[in-house]
Amino acid sequence: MKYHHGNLKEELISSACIVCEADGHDRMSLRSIAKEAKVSQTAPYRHFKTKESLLAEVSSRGFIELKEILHNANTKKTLSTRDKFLEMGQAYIEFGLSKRNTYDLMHSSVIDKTQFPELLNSAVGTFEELVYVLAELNPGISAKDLDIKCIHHWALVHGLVGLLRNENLDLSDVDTPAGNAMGLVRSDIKSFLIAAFEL
Amino acid sequence: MKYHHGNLKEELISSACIVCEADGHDRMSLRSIAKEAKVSQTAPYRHFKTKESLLAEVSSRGFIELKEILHNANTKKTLSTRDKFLEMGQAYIEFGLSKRNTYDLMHSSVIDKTQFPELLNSAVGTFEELVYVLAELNPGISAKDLDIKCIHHWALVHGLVGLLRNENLDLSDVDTPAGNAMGLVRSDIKSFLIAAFEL
DNA sequence: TAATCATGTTAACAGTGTCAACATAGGATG
DNA sequence: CATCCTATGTTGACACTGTTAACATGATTA
Repeated sequence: MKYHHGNLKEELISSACIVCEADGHDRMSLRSIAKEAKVSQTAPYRHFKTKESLLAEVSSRGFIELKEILHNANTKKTLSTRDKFLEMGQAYIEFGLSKRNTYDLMHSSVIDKTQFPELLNSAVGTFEELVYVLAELNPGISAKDLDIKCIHHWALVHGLVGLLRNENLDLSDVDTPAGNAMGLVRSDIKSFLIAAFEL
Repeated sequence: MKYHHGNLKEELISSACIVCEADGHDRMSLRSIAKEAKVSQTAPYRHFKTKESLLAEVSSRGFIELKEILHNANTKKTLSTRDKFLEMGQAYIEFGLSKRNTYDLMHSSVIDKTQFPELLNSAVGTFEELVYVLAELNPGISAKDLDIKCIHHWALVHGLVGLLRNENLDLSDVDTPAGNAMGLVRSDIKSFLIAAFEL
């Protein structure tokens, strides 16, 4: 039996990523993932100052993964700029819906992001991916207008994820205006984006 | 000393509302608010089956308050329909920014909203307030298009709240595209809304 | 008056993040 | 090679959490 694990930090992070997505970050305990790594309950403290800092790592990886997904959508060579943009929008929303709990963590306030520069970089990096397409889609636009356009579009998809994820309104089979409309939008995200962005 | 409190349920709820907004729902403990009400730590269980059900009550009140705020903005008689709509948008965003933690709770997944019908009603009610203005602003629109328009606009303000609240990107004094744009938008929400909605 | 029942209490359980004190092993230094 | 240092692990403990079971009280009602 080896006293030292050898690769504990990495194993804790990847384990935390899985548990966070499966159960939600608030239901993840340091002790449980320590046990999963067959290590004592305080071993994680040799690698992470607090539980929050482990979560910051998970969140950061979420942003990096999202950035990659957006980048992939944005570099599908067969697509026009407009279609690449739509592809990105849909990819973003699908990430938010499928990696639900991770997305939650990424936008959660349990992590004081100002204290984790690496996390901050990842988050800003994701934003930049959006800047690229929109610049291509709006040639000659001023830097200021471009930034504002980014916020507009990001806010829309981000907000849509929030609404679609939210069971209070996803009552597709219940006869409420909200529920009906949600079901409609969810079933055809791209059409919604086209209408919303007037493309 | 009176053995029975007399008004415990109501006091627990209003206390929970305050603590949730002050500290965030995840940092609120049942025990602490029980102590605050000078009552034993298990007394709340006579009125709430779980902590979650108390939080559901808090969330529900948040939606009701938000609905009222929106309704007030929508019934300022001196304003045109367009301006009432803008007023609502700004009011919504300001609620999300000022009642930050409550807004968090309202859109949090710690509460399984399908199990709290009252909460669900409150949430849907908030949506309806938006339906009213948009119907007035778009006479002759079909029911389906109206609903989709509601989602579009709600998603935008909801998403904007999320981005503006999120410290990862609110780096107004840091020289990043994201940070700069966020500062710009925050400083003049109505102009942003006018541009985004093309009003 | 007597009994019921909503509403309170106390004691306890299993779980949490976190810290202090101690143990080990592997690499650096003599 | 022997020694020490330091990174990394362990054990034990503390204060806190949500929650349940068993018991106490007192207001309503038969």
